[in-house]
Order: sequence, then structure tokens, then C-alpha cells
Amino acid sequence: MADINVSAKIAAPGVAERPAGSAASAAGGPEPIWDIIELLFFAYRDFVGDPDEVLSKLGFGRAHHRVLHFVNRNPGMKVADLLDILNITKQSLGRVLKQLVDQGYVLQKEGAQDRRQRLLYATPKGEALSLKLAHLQTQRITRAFGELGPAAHEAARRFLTAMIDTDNREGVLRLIARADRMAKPEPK
Amino acid sequence: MADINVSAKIAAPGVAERPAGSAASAAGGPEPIWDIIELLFFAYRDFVGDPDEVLSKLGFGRAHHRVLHFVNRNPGMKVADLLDILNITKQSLGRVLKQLVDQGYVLQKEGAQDRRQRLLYATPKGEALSLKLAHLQTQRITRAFGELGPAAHEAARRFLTAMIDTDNREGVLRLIARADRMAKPEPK
DNA sequence: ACATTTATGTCAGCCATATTGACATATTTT
DNA sequence: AAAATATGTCAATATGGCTGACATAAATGT
Repeated sequence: MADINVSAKIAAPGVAERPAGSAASAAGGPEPIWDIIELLFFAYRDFVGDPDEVLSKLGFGRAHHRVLHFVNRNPGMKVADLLDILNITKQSLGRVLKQLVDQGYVLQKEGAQDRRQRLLYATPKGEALSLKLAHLQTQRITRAFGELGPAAHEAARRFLTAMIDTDNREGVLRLIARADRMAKPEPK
Repeated sequence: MADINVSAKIAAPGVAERPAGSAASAAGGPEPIWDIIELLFFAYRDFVGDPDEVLSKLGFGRAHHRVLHFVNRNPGMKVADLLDILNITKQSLGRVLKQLVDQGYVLQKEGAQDRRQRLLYATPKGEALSLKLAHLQTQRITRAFGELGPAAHEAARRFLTAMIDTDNREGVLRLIARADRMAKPEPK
């Protein structure tokens, strides 16, 4: 991880400083909430950084992580569901998914009612990797909550939920709730 | 934005549900904190989605946004500082930075003390774009805080800060704090 | 029964953003 | 004078997005 040591000489004598009433507040409306904007950037960067290290050793990237994660959490999901969640094209998904299938992390099974569908399941190998990555992220979250006290989990959940597009929010919450109830995959 | 409408048939009748003490807690250590892991994914996706739309119309991408953001927030920063923050190589930065310079969003000035340095500044045009993008993100944050009550800002700040790598955290907080001082310089 | 729509896959090519390695130039430091 | 530093650049490569076009099988509607 990069160390953020911007040299103190940035605000060196002679270097232009902004005039008193900054351009933002004077001209362009409400003051940006800089701290949250930047903290989100850094927090997310570190949050995905842990899994990225593990994945790169396997020749995988963040795209594989996302696919494997949602497949593992929602056994039997359709390809189309995954496309909606990830918000990418089927061509993009196809490449990544094929690698996961070929290497035995994900398997596809013909739908029982609708035989056009290729329902997706994580194999034991895939589940193990998914859980390993989730565990890394959970360690970070647990450490953060440990620093913050018992109300932190609920507060974080509420904040993050409120940051989601309002028209998507219900769907996301349903997705999470159902995945929590979801069975272990039984591709029979 | 994609609508998350995973077909309800995933949890089809007859599909087993996870027994109370789930497989993960039985087998593989502590239970992953799925809700925060997934909410972070969706919240961040929407958070960067707003600027992405504006940027794509200008032929820019997320990389340009990051560069412009930090340059605007830290006028006079060195190229090396930017590389540390963004955690990319100078070759990757070079291409993006060149476009921003060529199109008049960023300018480079020779360092006064060290003439090897190319100190980076946002032009008025660059500042305007940066603020426009920050405004979009601020609208989302403001809406979220509005739903959550007055303590939400402090809670979010504490949560996001705690999620950052411990050895990076101080540097990040210093960076944010100094940028805030640059925006509203105290009468010296 | 036939036509249409749906779910998925695939081929081919393009673009954006990242990488590594090697090398160049100017400037500061030793 | 030599070494280290700050930056830039060339060349090649990889990943993960994209669009467009087309193929197949199965479900659905008339």
C-alpha cells in the first residue's frame, strides 16, 4: 500500500494559495463534503486491496471476485441476474465466467423448469475461495467495528444503505436478505 | 443503473435453507459480515456512477476524475505525491495527466526551489469540472445524511476512517486536513 | 403449427487503464 | 565529477470493459 506522504512543501511560500472565500462556496453552490468523498475513496481502495493480493496470485482479478462472490452467495442464480447486479455486458461476463468454470470454481446447471437457463453454483473449491476472500474483508470490518463500539455495525449499515440509489435500494436489500437465508448449493 | 431483480425463483420451493449455525461458522472460522461487504460494493458503485456519466461525455474516465480531484484539492502537488496517492505507475498517470493538461484542465509549473519538479494545479476550467463532480457526490451524501439524522456525518467519518489501513490512516487524515486548510486559507 | 420472444453463448474488434522494463533529461545532492 | 532524484517517454503486454452481429435452444403467444 502506498504511503501518503505528500511533501509538506506543497504549501510552500510563494506558491499560490486560494483567495479567501473559496471559489466553491462563493460561486458554485453548497460546499462539497470533501471528507466523506475522500474517505470513501481510501476506505474502498484498502477494502478491495486485501482480496486483490490473493486473487492476483491465482491469475484472477477483481472481476472474478465479484462473479464468484455473488454466485456463492446466491446459489442457482441465472446468468441474467448476475448481469443485472454487476451491470456489465454478457460478453464481459462470459470471459470471466468461463475461466471460473474451466478452473473448477463455478459450475453451470441447466434449469429444471426452464431449460434455457444455465444456473450458477459455486463448487466447494469456489466456495472456499469466496469465503477466504470474504474473511479478509471481514477481518478489516471487524477491526473497524472493534475500534468504534457496539453501535458501529448498525450505523455503517444505515449509512451505506442510504448511499445506494433510492430506486435500487429495495432490490439490493432483498438480495442481501435472501442470500442470508439461502441454502447451500445442491446442484443435483 | 441496473435494477436488481433477481428472479424470485432462486429460492424455489423445495430448496433447502441453511441450518441455523451455517456452514461457514461450523467449518471455516468466524461468520463473514456479508451485509457490510455487499453494501460497500453497491454504495461505492452508485457513488462513482454519478461522476462517471458526466466524465464519459467529455471522453474522460474514472482515472481522470481521480487525478483532477486530488490536483484540485492539493494545488501545487508533485507528480510523485499523486503517484503515491493513486497507487499507480508514472506511465499510467502520464497518459491521463497529459490529456488533462492538453485539454486545459490541469497545468504544470516548474518548482521554485527544485526545478526538476512539475507542480500540478487545476486551471479554472479544471476546478469547475472537479467541483461539478464533487457536487454530484455531495448531493448523494447530503441526501443520505438527511435520511439518517444529524449524527450521521460523524458516524460515517468514523466508520470510513476505521476501514483504512492503520499505517495509512494518519497520512490520509493529514492529507484531508491540509487540503481543507488550503481551501480556506487562514489569514496569515 | 408457426412465429416470436427469451436466455444464453460466441466471434471479432475496439477502447481505457493498468502493468513492466528500458532509457533520456534536467537538476540537485554528495 | 559522480550519484541520486524527479520526471518523462517508448515499447510491449494484460485485464476488463464495450459494441455489433450472429447462432442456438427453448419457451411462449397466436
